[in-house]
Amino acid sequence: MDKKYTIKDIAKMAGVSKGTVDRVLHNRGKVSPTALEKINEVLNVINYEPNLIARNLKNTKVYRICVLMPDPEIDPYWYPCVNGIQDAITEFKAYSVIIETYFFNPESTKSFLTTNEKIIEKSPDAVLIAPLFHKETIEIIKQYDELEIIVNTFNNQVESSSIKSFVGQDLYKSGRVAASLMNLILDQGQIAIIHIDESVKNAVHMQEKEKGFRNYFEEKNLSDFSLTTLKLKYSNIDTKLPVFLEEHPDLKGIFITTSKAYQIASFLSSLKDRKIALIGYDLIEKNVNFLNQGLVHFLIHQNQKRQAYLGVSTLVDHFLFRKEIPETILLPIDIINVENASFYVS
Amino acid sequence: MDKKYTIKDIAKMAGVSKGTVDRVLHNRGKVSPTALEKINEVLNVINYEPNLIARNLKNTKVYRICVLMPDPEIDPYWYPCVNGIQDAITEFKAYSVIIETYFFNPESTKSFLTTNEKIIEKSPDAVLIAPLFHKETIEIIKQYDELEIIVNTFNNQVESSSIKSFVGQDLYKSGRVAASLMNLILDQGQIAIIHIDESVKNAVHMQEKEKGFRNYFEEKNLSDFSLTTLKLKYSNIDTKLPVFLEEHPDLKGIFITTSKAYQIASFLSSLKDRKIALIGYDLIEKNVNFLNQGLVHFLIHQNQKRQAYLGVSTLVDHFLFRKEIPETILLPIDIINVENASFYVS
DNA sequence: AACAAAAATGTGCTCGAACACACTAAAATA
DNA sequence: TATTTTAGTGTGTTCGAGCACATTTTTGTT
Repeated sequence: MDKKYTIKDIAKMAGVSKGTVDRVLHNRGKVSPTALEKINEVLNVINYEPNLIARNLKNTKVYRICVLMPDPEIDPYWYPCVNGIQDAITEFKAYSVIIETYFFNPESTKSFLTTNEKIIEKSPDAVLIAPLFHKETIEIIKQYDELEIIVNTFNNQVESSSIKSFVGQDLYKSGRVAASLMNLILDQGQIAIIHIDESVKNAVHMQEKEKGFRNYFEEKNLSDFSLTTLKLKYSNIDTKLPVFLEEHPDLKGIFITTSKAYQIASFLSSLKDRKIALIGYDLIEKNVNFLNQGLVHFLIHQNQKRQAYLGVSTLVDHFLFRKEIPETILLPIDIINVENASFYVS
Repeated sequence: MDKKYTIKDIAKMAGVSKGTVDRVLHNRGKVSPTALEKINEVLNVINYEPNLIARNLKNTKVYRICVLMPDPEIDPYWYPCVNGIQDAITEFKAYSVIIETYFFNPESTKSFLTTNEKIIEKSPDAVLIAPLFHKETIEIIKQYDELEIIVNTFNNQVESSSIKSFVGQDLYKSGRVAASLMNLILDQGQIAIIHIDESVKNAVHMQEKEKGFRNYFEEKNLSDFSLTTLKLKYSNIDTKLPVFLEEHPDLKGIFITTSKAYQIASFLSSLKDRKIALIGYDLIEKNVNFLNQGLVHFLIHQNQKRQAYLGVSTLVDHFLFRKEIPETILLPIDIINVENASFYVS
């Protein structure tokens, strides 16, 4: 029961050499029926687990994993991912794995493509990509496929048979979660779905969330509510938002589909007379501040840090420990309010 | 940058033998100042990380970790823990670690003590205990301390300098989270805090949650609410609960401090005329069913599975990879409603 | 029966860290 | 000066899996 058996043990028990046992274990053939039976008999009795440590020692190959993601200096949404990858680097630094991060400008498809070429030059064994640009992603995935480089994705889902794995969240469902919370805060009134983003790259993201949000209200037949959509950019919040608020005097709640809830909260904090419920995404510092002030009611945690970490660690587990790469990992949709926020920020 | 250096590499670079490098790396002395300097020079330039795989291969010691926890057959609350431990067993089966689980009867301190003796007989290297019984735990911890067996705890917190680690949740805060949600569902009215448990062993648990729950309402000066506490057992729900409901006609919400929310929900489902908000703990099947039916509004996820998994895995990491055992791991207080529940059950 | 070909089996080396042990050279003692 | 002590250094083995290669056994062919 207790003992960890080795190939040598099995060989001795079956009365053969370890070479023969090895051939049986790996189906390498060249084994007589007699030997096969003897070894299988032993294998049926004991529970042999190859020692992963010894197996890996022999493998001197250094695996290279490249991560391609937006520059967090340009969009701070991505900072947690860097931490997640750093965690993975720390955890696996003692193994024969090299993990490298490459940033691209999230506003520029060209930057995405050129940074990508840099990675290809390094001829990695696998890449983890945040595939912000759908069309361009499909292109580069073809290249990786030809070079037999494994492609994992995170944060944004892109359908392709060449992609081994996706780590992310069910955005539609997260919209529903936001809706269910909004429905709890409010009895009736107008609700705005606000998309704040500098570019169109997140369009699919935001739309999925909106769909989920709207679907919840439709499904429940909540006719006391009316939903409106508003698209904003950072540069025009101060002009467009006041107009919108004036046009919608009965506005009771706002669902912000990006991590920019703080921009709305910041504006609303100057309005003393209106009480508007805010639900947004992501535990970035500014959002958490407004959560603590009571201006933001709920945040939905997308856990980018863990997304990035898992994206890398599944690859490492695959290379080092021959674990299967799960096709999709959907992280839970964490509901955050002022009371439990502290346990999630890290 | 890329290359993973080995002791042999360092030896060659410094012009010494690997034995000398080894002595420097482990401060084993018997090294001349000249050699020391040469080696340190090399070490300063390159970034040496000992290969954990090779290091562990040499170590033939089989570590034994024993888990002491209540029998889930008696209290199903503990089933997820078994799964968490099973996960750990699966993950580490290829390493020189033996993980064994021992169940005790959660209603019997004697069972706790005798099962514990069985573990001591096995002379493990570490134990993970769910220390349900405070006094008895303090006693047995002394024994472990003398035998130099590492003690980790989970689920229940016991203060002792001999305990290396605790994995659990901040119960007080989880009570506050429940309160904040209740406050969102209700505007005013009576709220009951119900403790359902067969024995007194969970008293501290339940009290902490109640404290947090009450503290929230006090702190916010929510005078439109009145809080009442009720203690129940499974055997007297059907008699005591109807009486209680009759005595409290304005009861609008119930906070159940244990995982037995389904018992209340089950009873309330027969009452058509009263709408009472329910908040409870734990994603056990029966609770999730009532969540889906809309009878339970929120569940707080204590994530026992992960508690148990982490309790074991930190020990394995300690033995195998010399990682430090974190003193306390507080898991996040996950807020679950019908929309996000599916992502947490496993 | 003699030999070649093929099949089956066993041997031995590698990976990197760790440590026991053997060895050399310099310092201390007789 | 001869001999012991000790500080310093290097060598060699171990761990278990994996695989190349050597060796043995069996089968097939003339």
